[in-house]
Amino acid sequence: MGTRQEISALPPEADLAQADSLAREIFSDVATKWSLLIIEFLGQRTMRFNELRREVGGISHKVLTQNLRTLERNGLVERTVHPTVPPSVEYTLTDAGQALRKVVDGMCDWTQTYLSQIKAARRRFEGNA
Amino acid sequence: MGTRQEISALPPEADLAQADSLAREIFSDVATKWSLLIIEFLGQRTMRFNELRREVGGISHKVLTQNLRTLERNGLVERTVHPTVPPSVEYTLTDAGQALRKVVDGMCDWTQTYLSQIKAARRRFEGNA
DNA sequence: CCGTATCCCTTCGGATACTG
DNA sequence: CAGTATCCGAAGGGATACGG
Repeated sequence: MGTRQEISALPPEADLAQADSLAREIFSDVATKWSLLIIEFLGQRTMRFNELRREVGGISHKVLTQNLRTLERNGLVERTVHPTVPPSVEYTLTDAGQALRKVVDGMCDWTQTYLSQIKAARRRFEGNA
Repeated sequence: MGTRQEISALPPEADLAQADSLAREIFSDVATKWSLLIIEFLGQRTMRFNELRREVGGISHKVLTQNLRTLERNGLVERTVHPTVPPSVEYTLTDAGQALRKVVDGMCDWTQTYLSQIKAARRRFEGNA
């Protein structure tokens, strides 16, 4: 109260500042190679753990678990345990996850579209190195 | 000529297989926290090294350099050296980089849109932990 | 089948100092 | 100002073993 810092007047820079901080954190969780690949594959259909592991390919048991937990924590992936024996666990994208998948699809499209340009750029880069 | 491998006939599964391998590699280079943030900021305008470093925030000199080299190698970023003294180096997005920026913009939008849902999901997750 | 924990090696990334 | 090199601690990630 003492030092009034015209909080209400200004455009929501403070909000953006803290939102930005959180957004960065989310970015860190989500904008990684494995997370985005998982999103992409799970977007196609619900899968079980090892099924997903095979689809993604090249990911270890441990790392897949870690990534799935992070995605679950952020509400992008839902985990359903069927109490059968042996147990069966299904992973599926939430609405938020599906929305993100749209973005990732765009990234996949981008990769295909610019593939040849990228290959050319790499050759050029090696040449100058 | 000897072994004709009906290249034109089949749906490009073989192509996709090798394209996929390369696409994964590109994904690894590009789909990281820092690379995407750099793309996003450079998309706004051309910047000099330290300028970009301040904008991105929280990135070390070394890591920024490494990321810029990778982006340059893949033809997403162009590096222009002005032979002044002291030297001045400008970084700008190429067409491919700008195209990718569109995707990253989508990701930023996604973050804003689902921010509250994500926060809620986190609280729920902590609660169950 | 799914998940966690441990071990251990590799890579990442920050700090610093030096060159052009 | 921009970039490279070095050092060194921290985090990442694979392999394996075991519990639910």
